[in-house]
Amino acid sequence: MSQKRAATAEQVARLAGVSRSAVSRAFTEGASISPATRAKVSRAARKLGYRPNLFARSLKTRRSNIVGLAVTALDNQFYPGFVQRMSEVASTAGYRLLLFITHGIEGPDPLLEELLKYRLDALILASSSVSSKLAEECRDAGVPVVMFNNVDPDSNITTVTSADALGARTIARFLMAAGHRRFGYISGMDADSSSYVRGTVFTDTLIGAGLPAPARAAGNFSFDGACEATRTLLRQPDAPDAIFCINDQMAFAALQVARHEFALQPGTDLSIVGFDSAPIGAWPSFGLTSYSQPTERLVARIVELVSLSLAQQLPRDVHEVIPGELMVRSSARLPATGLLELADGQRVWRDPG
Amino acid sequence: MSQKRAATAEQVARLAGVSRSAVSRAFTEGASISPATRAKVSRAARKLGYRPNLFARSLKTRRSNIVGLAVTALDNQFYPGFVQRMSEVASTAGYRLLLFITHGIEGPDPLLEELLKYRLDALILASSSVSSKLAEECRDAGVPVVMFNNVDPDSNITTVTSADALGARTIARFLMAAGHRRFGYISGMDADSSSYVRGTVFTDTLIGAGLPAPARAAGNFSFDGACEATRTLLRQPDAPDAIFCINDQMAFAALQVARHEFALQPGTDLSIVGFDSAPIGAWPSFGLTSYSQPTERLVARIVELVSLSLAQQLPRDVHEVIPGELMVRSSARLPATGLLELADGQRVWRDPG
DNA sequence: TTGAAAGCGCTAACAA
DNA sequence: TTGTTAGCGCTTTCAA
Repeated sequence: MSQKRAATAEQVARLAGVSRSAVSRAFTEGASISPATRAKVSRAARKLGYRPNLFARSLKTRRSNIVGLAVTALDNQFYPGFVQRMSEVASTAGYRLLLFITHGIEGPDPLLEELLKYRLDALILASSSVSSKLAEECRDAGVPVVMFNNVDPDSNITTVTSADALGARTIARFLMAAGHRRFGYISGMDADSSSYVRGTVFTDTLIGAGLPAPARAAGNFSFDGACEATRTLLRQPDAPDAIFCINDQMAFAALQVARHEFALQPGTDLSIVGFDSAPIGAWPSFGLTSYSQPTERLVARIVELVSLSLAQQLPRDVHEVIPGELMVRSSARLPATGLLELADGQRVWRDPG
Repeated sequence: MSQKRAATAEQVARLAGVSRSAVSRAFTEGASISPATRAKVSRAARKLGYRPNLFARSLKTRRSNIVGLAVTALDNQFYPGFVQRMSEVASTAGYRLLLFITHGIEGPDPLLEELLKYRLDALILASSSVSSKLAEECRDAGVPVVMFNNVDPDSNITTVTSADALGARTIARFLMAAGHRRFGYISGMDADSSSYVRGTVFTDTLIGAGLPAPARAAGNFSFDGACEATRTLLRQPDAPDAIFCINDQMAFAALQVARHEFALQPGTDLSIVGFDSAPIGAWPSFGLTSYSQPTERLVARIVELVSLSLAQQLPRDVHEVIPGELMVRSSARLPATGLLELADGQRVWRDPG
């Protein structure tokens, strides 16, 4: 029974008493075919349980309707929502997602070597471990590529990024406005462009305001790494009372270490701010103040750019930056001004300066 | 430039001065080809950036090396880890994952209608919104199907499930052993077989021990629904002091409502137990005691069954049940006996009875 | 070990 | 509107 091979257009054609092309047309949107023929074909197809073989079709049409999506670890709380949204939007646009979960470590991932073997319609690279070299190779092989949160100044791959610089600057100003003077930050990995920009701009903004550079500890994007980084920061003689974590995942770690190991109350004794605004940050246990990466807009724009590429209508050198908002919750002290309540009841901070 | 079409075996053959078959053989494991020819082909292939077109290959070999994976929402903390592990194991076994994120609501999902159009090597259905009818249709079309945590007694689809009954019974006994007498539980949706079994067995175990049936509130698998359910439970005149949540996602909700809205300290004032042992349950903010779904074993077994099916070596009526452990953390009171420390330092409870 | 040739299931240009 | 025909890029007998 499981031996049975799927029905082919040929078989349907024979049963319906028409040609193979008629069958093809019956399953093609807007093809010229008479209602009568279509009905005959439909009946035969239903009887045989026929479905067009999309891989065979792609051979001819050069469209697989499959888009590759490469992401790093799904254990970063930001990504599950991103992938889910991507799946929704992509499928609305008629695409399926072929999932590649990369190691997250540097160097060539054997998985990614496989990428080109599938004639994917496009490639969405949301993994910092993917080199722009690989991306260029794909693009030059004719596969449209969009990279997310990964810009390489030496490359002209199409990119969509969150407003890393604006976000980091906003956070620095927010913390200064709340009266903080002793800063620390937990970095990811400098090879990751978003992480690098966030850290650098945060530092520069403080220095630019005449403050000393923040203490830096490397969390390397991992929860455990961030726990250790937080300990390092808080054990210092003149420990910071304001900590910026380059992403929410590490902010969750910092929040908990501060609370449970140092008996510090975030939002009162010290301020912790993240970057992502991952959904669980809104849970009462965290109340994490965080600069948002607006998943919906990001995904919408990424898919839009993919569509444009597919239609050969994308100019070169598109580097889109999507701004977020500083979502104000309870993990950081509040400045006297700049607070705003949005229509949906969420609070944000916008630099009044 | 992005117009360029990918190189074909034909072009490689011409450049290398060999036949198309030689090229094919150069890229086929264990084909009979001389080292000299292979070298010539490799050189030409590298020069042209040639990669075999896997879709074209699949037409002939009837193997796409693509497995479909359908899951419901990724916002349930259990699933990201499951999908990630699945991706790792599948890719080790040479498969890519085509991702289908289903609505989670009943009724035919248009996405799933597409399933059969891709000649997937197999289908892994980890979504309770997928009917076993659809699963049977796929299987009868020759696509091996494995369903996860979704058993339909009227169907003989291959299934892998967590030990829902054993887990629920263990939790009931654990709570009784800790001295609880007033129970409540938060259900998912009865259409979901795992949810139904967990709730029913929990209830039956208590009744079987001569205790009154637990109060039940429907959380419908959503965080907000579980918050509301918890409020309902805790507002009762004789509120339960032991709450079993059918999954961790809802337990996180219960934990936070108890703590922040009712000023109850989980583990002391009341006990909350979940089911999944999702990674963040181990975070200090939660310390959620929970019966584990052992992701690694589950995934390993699922992929194993898929492989057996592919090799036509799978008997009918395989219904595998994979036991977990009751991971003891701080959200529930401890019984006097039955506690065990595992080699990795984690604590579990096993029924001493 | 190699090449020629047939064909996997489909679409699309062309002719009728 | 319909059928015929020629491929899409690959693998795989079959002979050489």
